Amino acid sequence: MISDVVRVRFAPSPTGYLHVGGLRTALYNYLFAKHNNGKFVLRIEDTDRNRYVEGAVENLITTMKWAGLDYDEGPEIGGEFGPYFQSQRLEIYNKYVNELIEKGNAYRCFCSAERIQNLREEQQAKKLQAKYDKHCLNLTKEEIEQKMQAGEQYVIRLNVPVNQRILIEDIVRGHVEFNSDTVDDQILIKSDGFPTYHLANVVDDHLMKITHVIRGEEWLTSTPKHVLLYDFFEWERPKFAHLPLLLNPDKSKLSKRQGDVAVEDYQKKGYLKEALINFVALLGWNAGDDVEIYEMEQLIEKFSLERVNKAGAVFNVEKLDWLNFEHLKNKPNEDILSMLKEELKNSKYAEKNFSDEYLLNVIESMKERVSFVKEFIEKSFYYFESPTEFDESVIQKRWKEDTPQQLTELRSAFEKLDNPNKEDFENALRSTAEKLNVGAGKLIHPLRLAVSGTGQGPGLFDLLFTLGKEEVIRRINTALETIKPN
RNA sequence: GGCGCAUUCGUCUAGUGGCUUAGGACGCCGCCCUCUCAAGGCGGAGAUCACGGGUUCGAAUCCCGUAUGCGCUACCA
Repeated sequence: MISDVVRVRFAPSPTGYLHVGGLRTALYNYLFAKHNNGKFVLRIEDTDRNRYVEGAVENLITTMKWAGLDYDEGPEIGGEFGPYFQSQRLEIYNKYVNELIEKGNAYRCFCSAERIQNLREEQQAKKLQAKYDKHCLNLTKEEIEQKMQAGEQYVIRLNVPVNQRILIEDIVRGHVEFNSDTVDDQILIKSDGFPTYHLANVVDDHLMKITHVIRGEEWLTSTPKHVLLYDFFEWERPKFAHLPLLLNPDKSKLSKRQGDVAVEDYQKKGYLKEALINFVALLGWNAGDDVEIYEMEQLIEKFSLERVNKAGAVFNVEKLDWLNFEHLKNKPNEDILSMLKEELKNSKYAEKNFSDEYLLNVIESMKERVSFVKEFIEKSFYYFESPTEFDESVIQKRWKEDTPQQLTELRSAFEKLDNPNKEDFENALRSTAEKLNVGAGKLIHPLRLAVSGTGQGPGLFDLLFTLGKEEVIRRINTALETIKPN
């Protein structure tokens, strides 16, 4: 046993932002750890100095925190298996790779980039698999010694055995078999002294006592290299689970070209973390029942790797929108209030002041009509400013010849009200309708148009109550002056 | 090209040999409710389970092949 508790890791390379595919991988790791009372480790795979991006790690951490994926060990918080940045673990990789060299499982390669390039072209011309020809494996100790003395640059390669079956047991895919002849003598240590992913991830996973390697399917074909390394070191292999890829609508691997891929893009668009997590959880996994709406706790309770799908999943934004609507609806109005206030601050109504009570009424009346917090402002702008235009098609349909006169009558009825509540408005309207001998609809629709400028929205009496008597009368007057009957 | 993985409604999926005239969800359409729009309720269209062979009394489910898609094939991760 590697460890008596489940230990998993999310090991991104800091290339700038957290990809939604990465979010899903991180989530599955997190869920698996939490479900099994295990530990979730964050490890930064920053061994490629050419791809270093300023601020990427901070950004990654911020995004993970936003999503609620708290890790037990990793950058900022540390842990007993640190450091958690691979760039700070160089001596460790060195020590282990030397062990491999001594055992003959790895060797120094002094080949020039040109020779490798030519080799590859030759192989491609013959339609052969492109792989290193073990040329430097034939170097004698003395030759190696001499080249090193001369300061020649070299890399360290994995000495892959010839014609050997490599069997891998994957939790989501079952048995997968490779022949070692299809595996290249992978570079373990680059000429700059940094390890490649393959060496670093194996050494670290072992040292950090990782029990389950849960990662994207793009790693499946390099797993033989990793497995070989575990065997050479005589280390127990962790269990592997390779997750299906997230796809564009055209089924290619999810990419920037065809939409947003950064978690922060969705965050900026106003998606709730609950919705994004819920959505991404269901992309490649389901509990076997018909439940679609999940909170994090329920995901933790129900998640298992055995129920992860094999095939890639298209990232379909329509369903995400629906989930956002559902999760927004499930939120207490008080929570939405603070989000709405934030949204208002960044809107053209930033200068205006609205009481919490007023906004809470807005929220209650619009909750079932919006999918995003910003839509409270966009869809029911009339709560934040008087309408200046009136929907032409609604005028056509609802504003009749006798409407002005009827609304005038209604206005007088409203004027008599004292601090009216919802019911008072309704009673006043209905009795006016009766008095005028018309159906209530004859007043309701034009009145909605008059106070909101549109033909849709919350129940009229909720609207009137929230707006208040004075404002309602003001708006009726404006409408009466502006709208010409047709 | 080589190697690997995958393939059920447009999309996410249920299904692990008989319970399936293949179930649910999103989206779409219709009806009901109704002061509008939503929400909600009800219903509909939508999958010859990629294709072809087997195995079996019986296959979406097991096996083989083909096709297609995707991934990997870097001194990237």
